[in-house]
Amino acid sequence: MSELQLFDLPDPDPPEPADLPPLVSVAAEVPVPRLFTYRVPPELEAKVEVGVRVRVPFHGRTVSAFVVERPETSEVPVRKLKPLSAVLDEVAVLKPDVLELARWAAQYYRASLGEVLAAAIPKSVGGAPRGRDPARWVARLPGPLPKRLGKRQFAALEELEQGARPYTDLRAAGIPPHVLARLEELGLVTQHASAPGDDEVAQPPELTGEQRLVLAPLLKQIDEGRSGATLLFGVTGSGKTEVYLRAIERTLSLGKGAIVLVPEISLTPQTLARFRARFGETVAILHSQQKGYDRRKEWWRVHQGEARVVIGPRSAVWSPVSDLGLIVVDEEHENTYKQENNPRYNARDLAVVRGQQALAPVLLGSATPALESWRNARTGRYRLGRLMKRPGGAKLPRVRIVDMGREWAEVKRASLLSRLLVREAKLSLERKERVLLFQNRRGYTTYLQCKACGFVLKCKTCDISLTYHKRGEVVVCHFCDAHQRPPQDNCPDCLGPPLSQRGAGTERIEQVVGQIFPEAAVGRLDTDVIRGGETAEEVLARFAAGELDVLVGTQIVAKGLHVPAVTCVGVISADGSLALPDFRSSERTFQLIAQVAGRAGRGTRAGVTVVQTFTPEHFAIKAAAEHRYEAFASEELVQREALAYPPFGRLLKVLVRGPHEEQVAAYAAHLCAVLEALPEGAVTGVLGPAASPRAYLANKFRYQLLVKASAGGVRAALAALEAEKLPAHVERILDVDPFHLL
DNA sequence: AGCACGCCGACT
DNA sequence: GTCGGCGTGCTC
Repeated sequence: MSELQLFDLPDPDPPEPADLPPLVSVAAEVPVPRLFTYRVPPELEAKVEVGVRVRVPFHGRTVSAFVVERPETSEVPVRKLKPLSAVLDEVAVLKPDVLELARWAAQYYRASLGEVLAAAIPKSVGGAPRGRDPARWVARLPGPLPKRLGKRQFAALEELEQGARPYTDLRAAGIPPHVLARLEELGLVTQHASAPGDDEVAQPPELTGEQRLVLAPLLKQIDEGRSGATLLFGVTGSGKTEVYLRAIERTLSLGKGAIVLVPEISLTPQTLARFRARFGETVAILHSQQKGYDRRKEWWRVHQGEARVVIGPRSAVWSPVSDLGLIVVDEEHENTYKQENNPRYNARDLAVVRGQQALAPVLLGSATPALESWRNARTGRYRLGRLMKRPGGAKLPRVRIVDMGREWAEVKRASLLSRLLVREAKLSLERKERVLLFQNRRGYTTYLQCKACGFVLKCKTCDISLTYHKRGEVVVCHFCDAHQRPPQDNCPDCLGPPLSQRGAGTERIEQVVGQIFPEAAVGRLDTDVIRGGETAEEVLARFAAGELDVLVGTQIVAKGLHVPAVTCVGVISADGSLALPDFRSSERTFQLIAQVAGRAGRGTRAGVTVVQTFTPEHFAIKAAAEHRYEAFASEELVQREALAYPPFGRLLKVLVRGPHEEQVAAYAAHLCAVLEALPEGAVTGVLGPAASPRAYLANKFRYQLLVKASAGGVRAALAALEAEKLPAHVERILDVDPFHLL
């Protein structure tokens, strides 16, 4: 036998297990709660590692996935495994601790790991950081000039003689990027992400006694790297932010990083400026609106450890901060921390979990803590820190309640603004101070109703009442945003009299205020205004600058607005949020009044807040008027306990939806029976099935169940529900720890 | 989710 | 005879 022949013969002893082909387990971005194993083709082996994103063939298409494991073996015969199509990242975008948190979240909130990871890593993070910051500055570095310099290189240096210049200026002066890049290589210039001088650290203010008291144990905890949450209960304007800043300062001094979660709405330039002033370049901002270049740049600055403090909304809980030493959750009670679509996680709760995993303290701040957090603090699961005084001795605003039922009886008509509110507003305006009016409904009137038959004009697909907008003469569904012409003459139902306008939105309030105070400049701030092109910041800036005397707005003005000249705040109707069929409605009402009242009198002058209501005796309204959170909380906790609502137990919301009402209703009833058949004790109660408050939405019928249970009971319920096969044309959506019950 | 595979009616 | 409707079930 010749050697040649030997070569051509098939290997008589195939090396099956000897050198297994390299494998990866991936979490694909599909709602399938399993991992899938793929072969790694030789040319991709060098590029693949745990934490990179890949493209994989998946049932006839190609999907994105995250490599989460490197298994040695596979249950499926290796021959049958498909190969990876491509590796998308040059370095792992997923760090081990973020992966661990994602695994926990996927399990807890019942989403696939791939879906969680897709929510954790922004899409725009595509590839390693490429390009340069278009807003960067270029500065000349000291040192001798080399002998040979290009003409354009010389011109560039000349431009920089007078000091640092923005990059865009230099481009405008005809200096191309490659020239600057070459000069940077030669060590002649430096390129900076922002104007030089930004890093200069502001002088921190003196701490109050309360702040010191809160900080002492926290700083110790940071030093020791112990996990554990602290609830920082502080009235508005009591200096919570300064506590955050000091804690972050200490974290940074230990070489560790920090995450600061803020509600989307308070991600304002002022907030950011404060952090930037203190920590300079090491602060990164992860906005959800910022996209493409900015997002990618900031994200990678964090990933590479260049930025050590991250500020962002909900999704910032996933920030790739290495060596995490602290997590701050500002306004921890805010519902925006709960994601309303899959994966339905709560960033505040994930922050606590991440803190535990990273051995990092978690600081939850609020003037009106969520009752869950409050109870955790009372039972000792969290430490409680209090800030009850405003630095500089600023007084909390007086809050006066107006009984609108009595008001109407006395003035003998249905007025929108009570005499007291008009009087207080007038006083403020006469002193050249500002007035803020709050109404949580936009539009002109909230609904159109027939006086004869009671017919209310509703959206055909959403079944909620349509709001009339005077501007543009349209009626709008505030849920699906469908616009239509209002019926001009007779009631479309009984052909009786024309529909009359009921309820008042911001548009109407704005008009009424203009009539009462013809001299005043009245402005409005709600999503309609923002959609009209003006940003919230612009309107608020005009208000702060005194261009507007009165500002009428929705939620947007209730939060984060800091205009010291506001001395009169009016809540047009405190009842709207109380009437909702939701166990949190009292809590929400309390928070709302407290928030709005916090907008008054933040300057030297004491402010007054007028709360108009038809239920002046309600404990949430009374307690809020007296700034008595603790009194409210104890009363509310009694009610929650009586009904086994959180924090005395957990909730699970089960939404069933589909195009055929009978099928949806039948399946919801079936699930209810399944839950009721569970062993005694696991589940405290099942509410429903009931047609969801938005029973018919986007051409689908919706029924829902609400399960009350212990933490273990929720797990048992989930297991039982997931074991139930889904019939055709029916969807089942599970929401663990739901916020809105609607 | 999204796609394949399968089983039924109506078309050149 | 095939084209295409939706109904199930699976995806390395």
